[in-house]
Amino acid sequence: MRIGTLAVTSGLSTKTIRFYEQSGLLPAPPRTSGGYRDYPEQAVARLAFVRNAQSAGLTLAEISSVLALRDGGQAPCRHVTALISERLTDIERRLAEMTKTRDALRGLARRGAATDPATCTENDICTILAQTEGLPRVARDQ
Amino acid sequence: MRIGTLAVTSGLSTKTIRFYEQSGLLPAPPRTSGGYRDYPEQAVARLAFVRNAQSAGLTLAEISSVLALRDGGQAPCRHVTALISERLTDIERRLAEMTKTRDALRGLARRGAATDPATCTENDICTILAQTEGLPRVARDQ
DNA sequence: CTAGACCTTCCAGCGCACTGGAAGGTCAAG
DNA sequence: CTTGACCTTCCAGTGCGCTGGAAGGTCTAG
Repeated sequence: MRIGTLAVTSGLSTKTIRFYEQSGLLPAPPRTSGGYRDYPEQAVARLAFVRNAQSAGLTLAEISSVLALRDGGQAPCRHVTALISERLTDIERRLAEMTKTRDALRGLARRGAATDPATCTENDICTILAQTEGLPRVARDQ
Repeated sequence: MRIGTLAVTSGLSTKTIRFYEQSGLLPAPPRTSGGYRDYPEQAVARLAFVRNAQSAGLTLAEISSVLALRDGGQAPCRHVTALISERLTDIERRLAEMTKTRDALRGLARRGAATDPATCTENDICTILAQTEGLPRVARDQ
């Protein structure tokens, strides 16, 4: 199977697949006489596993470490459960922070709706946003 | 006030303050005869505002846009409420995603605790992580 | 006069997971 | 034989919010 086919069946881009190979997530496949990568069926499962592990919040580096154990013939169970509990702790902390931020934002939204622009003076820049003390700096993405 | 003093009173690093100036968040202050930045008291409030707005989940670019309005003499209320409601929508979506991921991770943790390493075969790589279908790719940070 | 605390600019890098683009090679259909 | 889809490598850039470091200038205390 060539890289384009693997890309379509796995739902990843060819760029990403080559990147995963370079990152040690996907073993370098044999090449055709023309130099094209020629993947075994297995590769589809391997990529699916990477995606699953990513959905569980593992970084590519962590996934790499799991795969390295497996490829070395060891069952990575203990390692995996440790990673999972780390992720769990992490996500619970972040959920708590974000919930706080959400509540604060709701307060700000309410305040904004009730604000008369005329009461806004220059020196506090924006009364709506003026006090938001002590909140965690919020995570951003996509 | 020199940059080091401003750094201490605002709780930011001098690097960050210069970076904010370069990003248009903090106006370039006058200089002393020796070429040192000489900040007015106001700068403290301005930086506090930036931090507050950041806690509300606004990006530096968004904060810039609020400050630009204010500096242009307009009350940025309408703009600010729009940004807040965007952030709110965003954070609610992310909370929902992360809650799903957390639940999935809890399931995985339970599964992991109940897994006999011997049942793990090579071709599924790791039975604990094997099915995690349909979860959002989770956001990561600090 | 010197040490050293503080300041200046400029350029570069981090982390993470990709993504874009250039320059060129391969292969099957028409 | 040409077209064009697909592949190769390599290098560089994205976003975001900083952070690090080098090379040098300024100011104050002793």
